[in-house]
Amino acid sequence: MRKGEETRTRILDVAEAAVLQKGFGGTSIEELIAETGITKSGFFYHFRDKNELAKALLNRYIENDERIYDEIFSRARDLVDDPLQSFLLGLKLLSELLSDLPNGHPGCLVATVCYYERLFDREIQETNRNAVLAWRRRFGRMLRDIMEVYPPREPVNIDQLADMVSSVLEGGIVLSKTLKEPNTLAEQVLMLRTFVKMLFLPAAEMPRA
Amino acid sequence: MRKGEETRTRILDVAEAAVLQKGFGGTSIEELIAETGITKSGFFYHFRDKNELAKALLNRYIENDERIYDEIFSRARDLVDDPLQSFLLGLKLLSELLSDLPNGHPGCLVATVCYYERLFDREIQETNRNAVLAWRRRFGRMLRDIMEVYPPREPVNIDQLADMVSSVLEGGIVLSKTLKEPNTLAEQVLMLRTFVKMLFLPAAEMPRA
DNA sequence: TCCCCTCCTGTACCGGCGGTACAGTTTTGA
DNA sequence: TCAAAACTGTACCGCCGGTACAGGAGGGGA
Repeated sequence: MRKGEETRTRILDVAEAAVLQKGFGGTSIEELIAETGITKSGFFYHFRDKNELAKALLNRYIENDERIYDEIFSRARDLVDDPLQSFLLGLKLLSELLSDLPNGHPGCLVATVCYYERLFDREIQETNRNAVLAWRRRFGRMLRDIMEVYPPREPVNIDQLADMVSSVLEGGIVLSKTLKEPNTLAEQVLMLRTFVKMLFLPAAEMPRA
Repeated sequence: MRKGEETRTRILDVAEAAVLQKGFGGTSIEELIAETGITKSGFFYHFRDKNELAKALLNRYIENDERIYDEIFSRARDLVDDPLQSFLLGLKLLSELLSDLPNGHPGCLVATVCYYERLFDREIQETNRNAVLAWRRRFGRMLRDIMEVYPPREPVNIDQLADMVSSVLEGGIVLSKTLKEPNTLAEQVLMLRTFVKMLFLPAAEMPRA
């Protein structure tokens, strides 16, 4: 009962790394069982088929992703009271976390699934959609708190601004991976931070350099 | 000789649509030949293997992409002289072009290849890398022209700012596709436009509302 | 102690797919 | 008209996803 979970986790670990490098179609079950040291029957004992594996993989990825954001932004809230300063600190912490990844960001499963839509069932696509909507709600909540204190310099739609955070993260990952420049992603997050800062911080409180 | 090119193009058209929906691994050669009405031998007459197909697909996609940016931003330069206003107009035109796509953006092959890195040879990865670097140079050139006239409100690295354009486009595509909200991508481009505008336009020339 | 449930292994098999080989046929442009 | 270009047809290989099913190790509870 404990043992089963452990094997399952090991399969998911190996599968996640492989899928992020080669996509779902490029990852064979045979290579997964070779690397985990399990038999084919063993694999199918844990996952009915590849779709089931994808589902488990995506759910685990999203949960972990949410946990990381929870930690970062709740830590930022603990350190400073002001909603704007707290959000800016959160982005700073996020960028530091990303630039500390030894081999750069491995890739986002949400993006992988997005580029594989037709291969999976509706449930997976719905899960993926909800993950992005959760990001929108999360960042939207924080931005609305900021808006109550700081009037934006330009009129902006909060949901669209919240989506901008997700966009820059997803796009930054693609750029970082493609360029093989691990730091690009962290830099993009800091650039977004500059945007948010400029949008909400009154000119008087904004020193040059 | 003319006929050959035509068939080749038809294969590439079908393949591009399929790959953007299901990824390379999820697209079978058999389905491509079924849809183009060609035989398997016919297919392999045009492309030695799947890697060769991917190479042709990516090169064609990048060329087309560059052509579109050339058109949009040269048209923007024709319409207004000021480098900042011209760039802002270009982003507006781009966002309009994107929101006019009937079924939303079909996806970016550069991102697809990026999430498939280990499946292709070095040449394809290098092509992909160069495509992103070309974007950086393109937007960087325009931003440098702006910088010569308008001092930025905040100190920013031009290459990183140029990358921000690519990030928002790539990320916006992922969001748009995942959410099945075709308009999200165009909105993200406009949000980026707001950022650029705020960064370079002097406060005096920036009316509220 | 026995038994049952979880967690696997082993073996055999199927059909689809990427890819090869190669001979033959039609189409087309100079 | 003739050669090259652009295919078709057929046969075959090995890998992979997936199915089916029998059986076994090991631990925990009655």
